[in-house]
Amino acid sequence: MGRRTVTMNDVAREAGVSVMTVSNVLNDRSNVGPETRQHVLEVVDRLGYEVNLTARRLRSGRTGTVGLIVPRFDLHYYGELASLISDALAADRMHLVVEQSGASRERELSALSLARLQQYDGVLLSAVGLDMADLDRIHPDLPIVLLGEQDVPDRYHRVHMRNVPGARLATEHLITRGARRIAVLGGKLTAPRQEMATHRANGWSDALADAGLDPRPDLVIPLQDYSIAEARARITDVLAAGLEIDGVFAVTDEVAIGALAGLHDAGLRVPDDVQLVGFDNLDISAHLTPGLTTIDPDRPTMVAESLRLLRRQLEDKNAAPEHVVGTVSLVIRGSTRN
Amino acid sequence: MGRRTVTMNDVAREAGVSVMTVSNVLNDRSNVGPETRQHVLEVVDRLGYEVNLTARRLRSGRTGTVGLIVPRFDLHYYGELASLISDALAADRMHLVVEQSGASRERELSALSLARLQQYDGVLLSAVGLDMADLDRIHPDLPIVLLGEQDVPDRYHRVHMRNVPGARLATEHLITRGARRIAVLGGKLTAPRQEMATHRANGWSDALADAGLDPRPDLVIPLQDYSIAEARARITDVLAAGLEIDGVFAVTDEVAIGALAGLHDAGLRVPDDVQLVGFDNLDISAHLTPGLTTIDPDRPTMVAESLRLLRRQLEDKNAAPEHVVGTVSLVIRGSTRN
DNA sequence: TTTCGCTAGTTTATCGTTATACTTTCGACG
DNA sequence: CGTCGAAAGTATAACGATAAACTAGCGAAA
Repeated sequence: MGRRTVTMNDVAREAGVSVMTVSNVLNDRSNVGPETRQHVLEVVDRLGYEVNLTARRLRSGRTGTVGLIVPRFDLHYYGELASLISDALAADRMHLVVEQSGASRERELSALSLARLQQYDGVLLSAVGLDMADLDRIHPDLPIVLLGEQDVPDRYHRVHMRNVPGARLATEHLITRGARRIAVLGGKLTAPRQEMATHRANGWSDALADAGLDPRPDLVIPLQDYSIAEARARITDVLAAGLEIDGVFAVTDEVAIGALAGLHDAGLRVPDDVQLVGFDNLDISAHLTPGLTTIDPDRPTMVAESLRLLRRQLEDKNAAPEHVVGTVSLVIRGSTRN
Repeated sequence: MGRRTVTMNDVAREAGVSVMTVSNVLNDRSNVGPETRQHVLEVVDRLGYEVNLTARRLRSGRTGTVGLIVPRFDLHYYGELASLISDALAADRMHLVVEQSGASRERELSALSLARLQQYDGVLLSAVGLDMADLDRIHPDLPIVLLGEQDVPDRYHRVHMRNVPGARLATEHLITRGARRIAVLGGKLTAPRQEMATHRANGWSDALADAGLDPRPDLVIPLQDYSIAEARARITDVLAAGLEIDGVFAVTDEVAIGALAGLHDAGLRVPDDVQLVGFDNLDISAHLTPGLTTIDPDRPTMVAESLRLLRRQLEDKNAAPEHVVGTVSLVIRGSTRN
């Protein structure tokens, strides 16, 4: 109890060599003889020494840690994203830590502070709420890849999905299957700036217009936090208010799950009375009843691309920014008709 | 581009004071005059200085960061847990970072290495896979609270839920509502060591025995990773193999979601043909069709208690270990009959 | 024999903060 | 008038590692 942490100095003294030699052994540098190396490793093992990453980082910069900043831990999308990234990074002998930015403006700024971000070798930023000014503040010499929907200046490395075409695909599918009064749940036609909700509403609107249908404003049902509970409550509201619909494009699968519950509450059958399409293709979406027809953003490819951009920056600080756009595809399940 | 990061030294030089005075200003220490403080703050602002947390940590130890280690990012339970903890910590002006331990033995050891854990002021450890030997290695003077099911030595601060009574409650409810052939999906009767799956299977077994029912081994359906997909596949298997059941106690809600899908695949109606109870009371569980009857572990209280134990250790390194057990309650929804 | 280069190390100077101890100034008090 | 104490600030030495430059010893080439 209370025994002091073992430092490299302790190991050096015990092994009868200099600290530098211990460091050389542990970092597999070449200027150490085989018996010395062996001996040092034994002492390290005996004393239970482990390197102090804080000290290493202060001196050498590198830490082997990548940060992922997400708006919320409890949105399934980000959990799945984090899992994929974590697995992919492990192959590079790096590891991932995840931080949440989204609860409030204050906490978002704190999560994005240079002080915090500097602790990572690189950062994957999936913070929806930040705007240009925020981004400009974190201008530092730190490899960053932006994941998401925001329109950001070209100097940022960035990976995002094809929101508008995806939403269009979803809506066209609903139209093809016979829906005519299609609401967009979680969509926004106007907003202070372009974001996921506006892009997806635009795709919806485009598809309707192309089919000669009217993208009426009352079919656009905005949401605040895109939670299941909120989606369920809002769709219940609009149905109670007399909105007549035979199709719903939910801007995320999570929202679609809420819609499914709300439609059921209202005695409407999916897909018989109302057809439903989501966006994200979460793991759970295949296992709902009915299975959720949705847009698959090809997360594995997006993750691979993000990490490629990150590695490029790690290798070359001045790598030219790249802007990668993922592909989307339609996954048809039981929530739309044949 | 490429401009060097601003350090405290730069601020000091620019403001015409010593670094120590800058440090004193930024840490609100009392030995600085009002005009000096004002001036330093102006310079800090003008240069865009932010403290280097790595250096601060190396020197002073404290960082304001708490680590949460979870087995997987993509299990909903941990996402919800992380969200709750993150919010609760924000009130203490600390923040949370989450790491994943579970993908492989190797990665678990790496996540639990002293080197990594030392970077935090304190650690909340929800790693299911670790055993005594692993725990003994991370003996350091680091505040740790274990969350979960493992039986661990008394010297650890620990918060866990009442697994056996919870499982018993779930199973008794099924029996009360008329189920007689009740499977436990994800349960294990024997395992190398006590864990969530064995505890919950024990509660199931106890309830059956009390009711004069036979906890037959073929009613125990073990799982590997407790994913929705795996649960769905396994229940499909056992039904295809001819297992006759009229109730399922799923060891987690996530497993229950898979069970719901698998039962539906097999043409069985929930709750008419088979009743279903889960465990965890995830946010999503209220929004399934039918709503999932489940055991609520009172996560907010568990989180509050965990943080209390952590704070105690932060304040007093030698605080006596405490062992807190949460309460469970039954939440009745549509997946069981009236 | 001298010189060169290689191996196996060591020494020294940091990385950017903060803890500690120290100095200076100045007013108050006996 | 001397001293004591508080206020405001500075100087120095860490925290634990690594980068960079340096040294000692030795065999081979010139």
